[in-house]
Amino acid sequence: MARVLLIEDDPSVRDALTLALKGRDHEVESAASGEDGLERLARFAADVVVLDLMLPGIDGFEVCRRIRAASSTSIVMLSARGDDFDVVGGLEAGADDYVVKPVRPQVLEARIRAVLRRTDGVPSPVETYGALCVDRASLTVSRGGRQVALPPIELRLLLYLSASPGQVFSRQQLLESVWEHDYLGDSRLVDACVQRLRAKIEDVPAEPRYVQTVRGFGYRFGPV
Amino acid sequence: MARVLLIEDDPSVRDALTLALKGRDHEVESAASGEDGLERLARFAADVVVLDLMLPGIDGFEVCRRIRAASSTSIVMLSARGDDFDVVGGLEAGADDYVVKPVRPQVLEARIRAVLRRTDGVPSPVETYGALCVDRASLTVSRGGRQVALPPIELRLLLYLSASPGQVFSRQQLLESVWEHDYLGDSRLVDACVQRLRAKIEDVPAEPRYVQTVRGFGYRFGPV
DNA sequence: CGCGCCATGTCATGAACCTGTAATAGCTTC
DNA sequence: GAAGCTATTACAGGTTCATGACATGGCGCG
Repeated sequence: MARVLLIEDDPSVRDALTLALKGRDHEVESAASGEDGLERLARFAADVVVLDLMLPGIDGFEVCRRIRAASSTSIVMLSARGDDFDVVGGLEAGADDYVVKPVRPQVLEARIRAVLRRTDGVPSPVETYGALCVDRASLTVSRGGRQVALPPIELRLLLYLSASPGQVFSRQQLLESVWEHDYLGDSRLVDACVQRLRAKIEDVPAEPRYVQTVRGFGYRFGPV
Repeated sequence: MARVLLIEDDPSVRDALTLALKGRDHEVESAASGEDGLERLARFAADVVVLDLMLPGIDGFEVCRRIRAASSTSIVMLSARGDDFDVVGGLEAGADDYVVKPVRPQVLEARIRAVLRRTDGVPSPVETYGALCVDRASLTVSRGGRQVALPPIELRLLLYLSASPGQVFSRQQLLESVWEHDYLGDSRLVDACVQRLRAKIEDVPAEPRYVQTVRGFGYRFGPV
């Protein structure tokens, strides 16, 4: 149903919630600390982050702020009973909802659903390829949950290539389709654009995973 | 899911929406005129009425008033481009929501759900996006609790964009849907209107949070 | 009937940002 | 090692958009 990243240091709570959410068809990834969570979020394109407030190392509020700084992923905060629970602080940090522990799994799940309903009232055609997420409605691209800003021509190129994963396109085809040029001249234009795109979406631009070179022919997207 | 009565005279729109709603597990009854609609409503216990404004015979506003006089069925109004956009009329007639045509089926369905949620669950009086509240029934907009007066065209633009949060619309699409224009000329008209809208609803118009520019493509609402 | 306000469309300006090109370096294949 | 192909980088011209001023035209009100 949804991709959930659970950041919670107590192993028993973590395991219980993970099991419960998985039992309801969510994909769950979990982390035991804020640092670990932020790192995982960079790879796991979560729809929503369930975030405990009391964490070893950097605390929940700070994690929340850092997530917000980087992406618009929804955040549900978990506060343990007895924590100094500051609604204003939570709001300012940018959480979308709060749940007080002990939390029954079905309650948490209902909150997650509510948050997701709110943020994507209209389901958009989102395609995920590994850690890369391409949203064709909002024309946004994110890599590991972090939004990547792409200039128009690079975005068009990515949209075009990713619409047919695995298919090889010649430079000429791309010039005609993506650029709408008719000229038949030799041009390294496509190459340059591919480079700039790779620099933004690939983890290791030198070993491209998404936009691959097919020597002598052109480029293709994936296969991932 | 819900019982929907669709009152719409254009057969192609009627069929398209009927199919789409049935595909999403709603029971749909349709009528081609106001009279027919009122008659069917008397037999078909609809949860919600989707009502076109421009109808042969008695018009949408009048149908709306008659439905309101007799029952509390929810009403979602549909206004075609070129319809006389009458804020006062919409207010007085008592619709629960207001959608500008052309409408994508999933948007209509989302709005139907929203209306039903509102009426049979926890009352959720307005749609809230961050500090911005858009009341699609009374056609009022408030920002941080303070009401904002918007001229018709700006209100219409906001309603159209916010009906599909995240979706990017080209200037051409907006000219066709929100304005009555069919011409294909280059025009900065949309820009100017967006500009004026931003000045009224954005906290920092230079860093828009609600109506965002997608360079090379157009504009979108949020995602917040 | 005339006045003035407001909504809307058009235009000029400037800034920020793309993007095509070219030059160079690196890699593959034979 | 040479030829052919691709990666990488820098830069200047060009495009796109924000902004604000101005023109127009409708509408209500005096």
